[in-house]
Amino acid sequence: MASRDSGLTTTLDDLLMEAGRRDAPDGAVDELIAVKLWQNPCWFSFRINFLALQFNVPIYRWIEVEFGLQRVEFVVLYSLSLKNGVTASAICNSSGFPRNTISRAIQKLIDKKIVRREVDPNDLRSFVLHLTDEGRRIVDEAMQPMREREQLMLKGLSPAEQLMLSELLAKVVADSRKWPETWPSNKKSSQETDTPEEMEEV
Amino acid sequence: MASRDSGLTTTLDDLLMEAGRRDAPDGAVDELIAVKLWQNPCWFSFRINFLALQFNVPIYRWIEVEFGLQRVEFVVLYSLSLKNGVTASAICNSSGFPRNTISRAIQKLIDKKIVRREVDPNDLRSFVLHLTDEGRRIVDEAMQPMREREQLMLKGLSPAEQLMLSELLAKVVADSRKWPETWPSNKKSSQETDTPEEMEEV
DNA sequence: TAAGTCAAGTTCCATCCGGAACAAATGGCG
DNA sequence: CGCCATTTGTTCCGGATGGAACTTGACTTA
Repeated sequence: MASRDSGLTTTLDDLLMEAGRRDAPDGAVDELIAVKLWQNPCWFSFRINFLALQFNVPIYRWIEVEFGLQRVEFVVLYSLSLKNGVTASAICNSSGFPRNTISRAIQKLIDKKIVRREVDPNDLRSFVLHLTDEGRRIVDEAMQPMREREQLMLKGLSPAEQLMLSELLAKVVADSRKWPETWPSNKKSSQETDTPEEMEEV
Repeated sequence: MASRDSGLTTTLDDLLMEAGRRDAPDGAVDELIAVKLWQNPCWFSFRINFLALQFNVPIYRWIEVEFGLQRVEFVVLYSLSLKNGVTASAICNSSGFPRNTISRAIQKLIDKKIVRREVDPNDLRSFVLHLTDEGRRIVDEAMQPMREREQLMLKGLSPAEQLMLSELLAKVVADSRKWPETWPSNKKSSQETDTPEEMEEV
């Protein structure tokens, strides 16, 4: 608590929260959005979430109508396009969807002949996944609109600012090993257990 | 297309994509995550989505077990805590959940006596929402862990860097009016229609 | 090699979710 | 005023989602 200053003092938290407010043209954003932007103690999570959805919603809707793939399926596809021959569990870890959801998506993709699956000779429990030509075609075709959407969203920043933003975000992501996945960690209840799991993203 | 350079040239896209790679300590992140971080044409959407989930998953799980509220319900609650007396549709617009999902959440919150609803005398279709004392108590109690989680995630950045990040993100969000919600906008098909809707966030 | 533990994927099932259709109120506009 | 388009919120319903239990294989230890 205690971030709302009573008088004229301005704390770091206030600075962070209200950053960029002066630059905003006019009634640039909706009323409640403005409040969530500039009078929100959790400024970081709001901005991150808001921007994620500004990307996800139109893109995944388009992918759905264009290729008949739902989000999880495309996440698998995209992961494979970045690194061929990964396993389902690796996709879970990097994408954060639960095991069963990824498993279902992979099966659908196999049925659609978009990915191919081979038993990993080193570990008979797991499978190694590969894109088929069709899968590669789809990802290639989807890539351009995705990049365009990103670039549209970043158009308000200069190249130097984009570079700065990229570096800062990468720095935060690279730090992610340090955050515990259960929260809050030091809780009143004596639950020392650790049941991690889950996430989600592109 | 055409961002992968064949020779020694380095494009702006490459710079943006690989930003912060040198700073990464060692095997700081998982293999596939590293690829998605630094060899990903859609670097922005990955980082944004990844960070959003690093915040959302532990926080909303905790809120679920602590208060018995699911994500959408808490989003409504949180919106009201930032601005009292808003309508369901305003919450939709700023949070991006579809109408029916918000509607259900509000009804659950009313049943639980966490929010209160009054007919808007100016518009008999809509309702004005208010937190009850219980609702206020819950938000107050949840705020601290949320802020702590944010601060933990940003701990790797100096205050100056945090301020920079805040400003850059705010700048992008404030620009959001300009992105069309249907994508791609100039498509081969002659669908000039406009059926927007949807989003999602904290 | 047998037992115990852990990891990879799958299946089950109750719940959640969101698109679409709907009812009711409002706001033009001639 | 009467008509039509728009907006607000709710209901319906099929499909998606994820927690938990389960199967199978691998690794450890004795």
